[in-house]
Amino acid sequence: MQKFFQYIHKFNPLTKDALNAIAEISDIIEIKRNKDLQSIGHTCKTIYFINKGVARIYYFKDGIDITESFSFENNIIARVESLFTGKPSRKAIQILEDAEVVAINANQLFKLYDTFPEIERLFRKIFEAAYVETVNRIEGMQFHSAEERYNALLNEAPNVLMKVPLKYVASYLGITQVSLSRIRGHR
Amino acid sequence: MQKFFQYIHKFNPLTKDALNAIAEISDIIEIKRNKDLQSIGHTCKTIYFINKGVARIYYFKDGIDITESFSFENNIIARVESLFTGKPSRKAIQILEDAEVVAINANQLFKLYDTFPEIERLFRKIFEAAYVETVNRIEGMQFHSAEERYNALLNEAPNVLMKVPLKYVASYLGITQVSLSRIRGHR
DNA sequence: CTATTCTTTTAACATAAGATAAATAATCAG
DNA sequence: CTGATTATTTATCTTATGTTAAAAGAATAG
Repeated sequence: MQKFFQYIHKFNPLTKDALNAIAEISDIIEIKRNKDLQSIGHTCKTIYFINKGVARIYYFKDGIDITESFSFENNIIARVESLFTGKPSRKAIQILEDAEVVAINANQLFKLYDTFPEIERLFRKIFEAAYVETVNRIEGMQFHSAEERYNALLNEAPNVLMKVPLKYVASYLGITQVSLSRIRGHR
Repeated sequence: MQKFFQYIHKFNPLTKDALNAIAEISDIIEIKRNKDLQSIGHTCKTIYFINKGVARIYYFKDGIDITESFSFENNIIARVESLFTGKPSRKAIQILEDAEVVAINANQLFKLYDTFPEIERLFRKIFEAAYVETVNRIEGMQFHSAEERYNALLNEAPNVLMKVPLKYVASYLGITQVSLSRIRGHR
């Protein structure tokens, strides 16, 4: 839990009690690459922190695999469109590189919010930051060419391109794999 | 404040005290169409609730006006990428239809979070819901044609197309006004 | 009501990206 | 190590959308 606690500390330092309460509702899970950590159709009841490894959220549109997002070491991953609505998720979480994750039971976490406002505040801040990232991503998608989006990703998150199969990156950028390959050829 | 209180009630009912505390840090503002409610370059320190009217968030990319989002009666609007980071916003809020809004002082609101956990919870839930909408919008932009996006908007939010000049809708959809007009002609 | 300005449509042409297929290249299981 | 699978690139052709310019239509101020 060490890394996770450090991550927490940056967002909103917690008391010992609060940290212990979180530890009690969390499990450490090891999972191999290409496995689904969470599968399509189930309601999201877990928030994950990635101690080690790489993961993505994906779904199918017209039978085609589309990557919604990537998450790396030292970050949170959750299917928020299910977590915050209680509806079943059409998305899955897949591990792309052998991982160790902290799995936090969301229902129990939400109960902790009542006794530990500081925990509620922590996760408020975590998801506010994630929200901001998502808003920025919309901006990136609105009026940038595929090539601009690729180059931006190359700058902002080169590790995505180092660690993730290109076919997953292509759909993340909103283009086909063939287009991505063509764009990469332009250099 | 009546409408705003009703809106609050749906998310997270508050005690009288909490409602009063919010009322104390809020102003009611009337503003005419085409005016900027907030301008580019300033750090966002206000969260708005729209009692009446229509607004949009916009910014410029390469000198071109791009609509990030629309907000209508009975909804919150804020430039979260500034509000939650404290950085100046590159975006503005413009009124598209004569409006009456509740302006909530964000700094004072954040202070209220300390004394009223229920208020913190309220806004946590409000922004969680907004976050979910944004995630869903990414999905819409990833692998839908401009025409699909237009038709989806026509279904989900026909009022956007009724009340908003098409030039603003086009950039919201991520296409040029000329393309939007062409798509509309296809029927 | 009219002139002016702003908005939307139409047209012609250019280009980026999609679709399909096939060829390499890389990875993996046995 | 080798064959089989999976990932990536390359090529060709098609199509959707961008760009620019101009025309038509709607809104607004005086």
